[in-house]
Amino acid sequence: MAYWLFKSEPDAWSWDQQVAKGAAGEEWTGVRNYQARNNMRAMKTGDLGFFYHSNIGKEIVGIVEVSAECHPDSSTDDPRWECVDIRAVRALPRPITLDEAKADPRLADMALVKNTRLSVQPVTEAEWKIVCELAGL
DNA sequence: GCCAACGTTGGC
DNA sequence: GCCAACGTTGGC
Repeated sequence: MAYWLFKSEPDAWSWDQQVAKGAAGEEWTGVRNYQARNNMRAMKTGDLGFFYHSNIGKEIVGIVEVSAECHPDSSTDDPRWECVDIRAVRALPRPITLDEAKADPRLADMALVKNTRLSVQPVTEAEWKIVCELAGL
C-alpha cells in the first residue's frame, strides 16, 4: 500500500466535484509532466491519496482511493500521457493548509513543501499518518 | 497579477 | 548534447 497526493485547482476540478462522482470515480486527466505520470504508473488499485486544492485554499481537503490503474489519458491523443482513476473516500474533518504543513518540522521533507510544482506526488507512510493525525482522523 | 522555479523544446 | 528561449505551475 502506497500513499500519494493529487493536486488540483478547485476552479478546474474541485473536491466537491470529485465527491459527486461517487464510488465510480473519475479519470485524473490532464497531467502533462513525466514525473507525475511516472508516479501514477506506480500506483496500484486501492492505494490512498490526499486531495489538495492548489491556488484557492491551498489545503489538503480529502482522501481518495485509486479505483483504476494507469491507462491512456482520454483527454489527449498523445500516447505519452496516461492517468489513473480515483474516487473520493472521505473529507478530512479539518483541512490541512500548506502553511500548517510547512510549520510542522516533521513534514519538512514532504514533496508538497519541497517540490511545490509537482502535481502528483508520493507521500511517505510517516507523512500520511502525521497529516491524518493533524486533520483529526 | 506578478514572478520564481522548473520542465520542455528546438536551434546549433 | 548543450543551452537559451519559452511555457506552465503555483505561491504570494
